[in-house]
Amino acid sequence: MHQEELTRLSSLSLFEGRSLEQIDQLAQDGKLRVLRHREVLYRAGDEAHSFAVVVEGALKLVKSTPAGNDVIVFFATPADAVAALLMSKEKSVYPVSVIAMGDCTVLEIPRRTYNAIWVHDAPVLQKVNHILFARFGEMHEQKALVKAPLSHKVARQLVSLLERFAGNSETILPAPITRQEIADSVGATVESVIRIMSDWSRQGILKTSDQQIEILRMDKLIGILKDESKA
Amino acid sequence: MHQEELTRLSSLSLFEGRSLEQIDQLAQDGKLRVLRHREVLYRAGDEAHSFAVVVEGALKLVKSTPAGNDVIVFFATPADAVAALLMSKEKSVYPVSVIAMGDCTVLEIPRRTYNAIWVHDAPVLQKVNHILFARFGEMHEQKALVKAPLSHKVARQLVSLLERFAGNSETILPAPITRQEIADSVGATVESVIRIMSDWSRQGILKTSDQQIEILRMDKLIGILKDESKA
DNA sequence: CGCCTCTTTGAGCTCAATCAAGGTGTGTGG
DNA sequence: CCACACACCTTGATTGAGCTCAAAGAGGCG
Repeated sequence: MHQEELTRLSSLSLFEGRSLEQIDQLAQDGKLRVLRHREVLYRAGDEAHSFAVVVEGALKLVKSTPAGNDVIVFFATPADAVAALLMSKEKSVYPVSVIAMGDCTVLEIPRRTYNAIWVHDAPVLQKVNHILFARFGEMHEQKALVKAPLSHKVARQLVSLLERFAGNSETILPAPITRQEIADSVGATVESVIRIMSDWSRQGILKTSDQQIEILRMDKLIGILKDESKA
Repeated sequence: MHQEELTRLSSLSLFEGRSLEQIDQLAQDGKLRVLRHREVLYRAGDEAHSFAVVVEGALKLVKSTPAGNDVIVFFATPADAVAALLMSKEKSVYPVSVIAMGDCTVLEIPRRTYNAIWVHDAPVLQKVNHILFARFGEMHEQKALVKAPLSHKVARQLVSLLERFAGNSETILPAPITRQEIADSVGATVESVIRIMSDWSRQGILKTSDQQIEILRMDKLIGILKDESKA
């Protein structure tokens, strides 16, 4: 792998404190792959030969339901690992499809590297654990809102995405995200999500052009989240 | 740790293929702890000094919502590990409460053993990965039903619990589970769950006495799950 | 016997789903 | 350059599954 690529990887929290040589080892036979908007990285049901680490951009993990709708199980943002847990199982298949949202760069690493190198590298496993832990946390947070009104769910999703993506100074979601995707991730219909977000647009809480969502009044969104009252 | 205890542990899939000495190592400074019904193993917010492996019985992982209700995030059954992911983080706190459902035996292991032994033991980490993977799968399955009628969610929960608990010959859920708990796990109200399950009782699909739920017609429950039609 | 936990049933209401229609912007090929 | 497809957003009217509220029965236990 090229020097410049390695340098790029070294900024990921996953490889924090590692020398370029060590990163080269961990990324053995891996490659940086650039995905275009809506390009499929992994298809649910396919045999899992590799896993990936998000370097830039965002991915959605999608599960389709028997009833024909899609459910977005998780949004992967930079430094997230996808499909890592599958690597230690023989003959496993991807349980969800992984699709790029906007242009996106991932480091794709073959299963054998995982089993040869990663499994024996305690520090990197620890980092992977952090990632998985965060993912559980995210899912739990979401689950805790089942009973809450839809507006809370949407607000939480937007806040969480913005926090994970950008530092905390940024106010524009750096990946294109449609209302349909928001709906699929919170378990609602497009129409309902639109009604809520249109309201917020009118109130000047957020603004969207194309599929760039800009949050103007983060404080108000957070207010909606804590408020027991109305949306 | 006593010989007999070790033998008991050796039947867990987590320790499959391990010698008693190896298990003794992995369980260093750990202890088998017997919990009574509703006893709290870990309380959300407490500092995490240990993790646990379920040996017998069942536990619920509960998160309480700002709105005052509880959400059951996961049911842990024998061979499941809880709080393992927290061990590698310094000064972490339990993100959910862990409470026994019925009498329950767990192997409680201090964080230091995890960091001294488990982290460097590839086979056991692999097993832990399998457990985590199954847990993600379970949560994804559940999330895939957001749009489905409540009866589907309840049916899925019951089927899943029965499958995980007992082999496949058993028809009685071996842990006491209340309608409230089912409601909290699928994100509904007790009343709604009761209406659905009472219906099923009348139809002879299941039977409950005390808090023992016996499933008489598993086929019908599975039918409800696949059926696009009514409950 | 009073207290507790759990289950049950009924009546009314509400939030979000569904259905239906139309609008906008972009790409593309005749 | 027009027409047509496609992907996404928007709005309105109607409806129903499940929530809320209220009240009560059933078993266990100190």
